[in-house]
Amino acid sequence: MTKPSIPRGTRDFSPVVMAKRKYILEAIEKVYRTYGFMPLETPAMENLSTLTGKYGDEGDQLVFRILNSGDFLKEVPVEKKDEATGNYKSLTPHISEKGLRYDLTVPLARYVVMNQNEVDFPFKRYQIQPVWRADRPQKGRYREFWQCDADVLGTDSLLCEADFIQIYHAVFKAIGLKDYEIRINHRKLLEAVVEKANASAHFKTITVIIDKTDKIGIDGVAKELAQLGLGGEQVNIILSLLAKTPFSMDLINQLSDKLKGSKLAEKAIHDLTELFQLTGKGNQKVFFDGSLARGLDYYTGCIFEVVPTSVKMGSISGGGRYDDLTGVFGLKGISGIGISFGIDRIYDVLEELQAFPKDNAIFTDVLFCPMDDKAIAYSIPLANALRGENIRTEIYPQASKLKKQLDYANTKNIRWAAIVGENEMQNNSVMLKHLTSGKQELVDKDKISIFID
RNA sequence: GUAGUCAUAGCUCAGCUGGUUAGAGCAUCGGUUUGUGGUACCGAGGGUCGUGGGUUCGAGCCCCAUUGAUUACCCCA
Repeated sequence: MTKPSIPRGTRDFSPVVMAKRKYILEAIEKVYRTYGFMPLETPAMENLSTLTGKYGDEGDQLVFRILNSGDFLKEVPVEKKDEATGNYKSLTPHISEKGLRYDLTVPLARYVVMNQNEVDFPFKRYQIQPVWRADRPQKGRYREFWQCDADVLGTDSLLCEADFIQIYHAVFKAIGLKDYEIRINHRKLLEAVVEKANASAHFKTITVIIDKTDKIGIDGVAKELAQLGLGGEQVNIILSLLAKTPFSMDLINQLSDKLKGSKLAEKAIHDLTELFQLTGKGNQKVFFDGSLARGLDYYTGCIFEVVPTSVKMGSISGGGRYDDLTGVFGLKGISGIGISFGIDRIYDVLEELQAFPKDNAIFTDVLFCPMDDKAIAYSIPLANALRGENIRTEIYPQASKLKKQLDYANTKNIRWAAIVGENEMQNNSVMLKHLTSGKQELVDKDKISIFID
C-alpha cells in the first residue's frame, strides 16, 4: 500500500480553514457584486495555443501541460521519437495540446474575443478560481492557488481606477483589516523617467529592478542599475523617482514640473490628476509610490498594489490598466483595467492579526442527543423545524452514551444540546442544555428556537 | 535551473561521545460514571526510525546515494 500524498505545492483545506477562506472570498465577491461586476468561470484547462506566448519565455515554462489521451505517441514523427532522449522540448508540441490555466486574465481575453458579439461593453466581470503554475513552491507560494480578479473591459474612463480604490477600502473594511496601504503609480511615468535617463532600451529590466526597492533598498537598486551599465547621472534620474509619498495634488504638480516636456509624462499626469479628483480627499491610505512597477509588462497605465502595514508581508492585491489585452487574439482597441486579490496572503495576514471572527469555527448551532432509537425518530421533525428557521441543526446519528454525544458537541464548538429521552418524549419537550454555561432547562418541543441566540 | 536546512507514532517532538525490548505530550478508542460534557485518573491500539547501500562486533545516531518536505535566489501572486 502506498502512503497517500498530494502533489507538491498543493494543499487540502480543512473545514476550519475553509470557513475562514470562505469568509474572505465571500466578502470580496459581495463587494464586487455591489459594483455591478458579473461572475465568469472558465475551464481549468485551455488549449496551449491560447496559453503560450502570453507570459514570456519564463512563463511558458511554468505552464502545466496535459498529456494527450490515448496513443499520444502516434502523432509524433519518427525522427522525433529517435531524438526524444534529452530533447523533450521538441517532442512536447506533439504529445500535449492542452495546459492548465496560468492566470485568469488571458482566459478572460480569450472569452471576450470569442464572444465579442454577445459581450456588452463596458464589460465588468469577476472571476474567483484556482490557477496553476509549475514552479518551485516556497513560503506563500504554491503550484495551485486562487485568484480573485475583477476587470472592466472596453472603457478607458478613470472612473474605473477610482472604483477599484473604493473597492479596496470596502473589502478591507468588510474583513476587518485596518492597517494597509494602497500604492499607485503610472506605467507611462516610469517610461518617461527611463526615457529621460536615456535608458529606454533597458526599460523592462529596469522595472524589474526598481520593483525590488522594498526588498533591497535604494542602495541595492543603485547597485543593480550600475551593473546594468548605466552611468551615475542616469542612475540618479531613476532614483529620484523612487520616493513614496501621500497621494496629493502637490505631489502631482511636483512630478509634472520634474518631467516637463515629456509626452509620456503628460498623459500620466493627466490620468493621476483626474484620478485624484475622482477619489477626492480622505484617502490617507493611498500613496504614490515611484518604485512600484509590477512585473507584468502588459500594464500601460495606472498600476496598483496593496500592502498590509502591521504585518510583514508582500502585496495582498495588485492590478492596473492595460491598453490592448485582447489584441493578441485579434480584437484591437479594447482598453481594460483589473485587480486581483491574493486570498492566501490575506488569510495569513488575518491569521497573524487574529482578525477572524470567533464564531467562524461554529458549523452547528443545535445538536440533538437521542437516548434511544425512538428518540431519534422523535427528533427528526424537531430538527427540521429548526432548520426551517435557519438554525444549523444535526441529530447525533446513534443513541450512544450521553458523554460521547456531549464530547462530540464540545469538539465541534456546538453551543446547544437538545437531550431527548423517555422523560422528554412523555412531556413533549426536550432538555435544552447550553454548553458554554452548563445551564439546562426542560423546553416545549415547539418552542426550542426561542431559546437559541 | 542554483544553494542551504530537515526527515523518528495520525500530529508536535525527545532519543546522551554509536550499545540490550525506540519514548513523551496531543489526538483516537475503551473504562472509572445504565441520561449530563470541557477537568482528573486508569488502560488500549498505533513505528520495517523516508528509501537503498556502506562503515562497525553493534547504526535512529557516522558516510554515500536517492526520494520527499521546507527556505532563499531567479521569477512571480
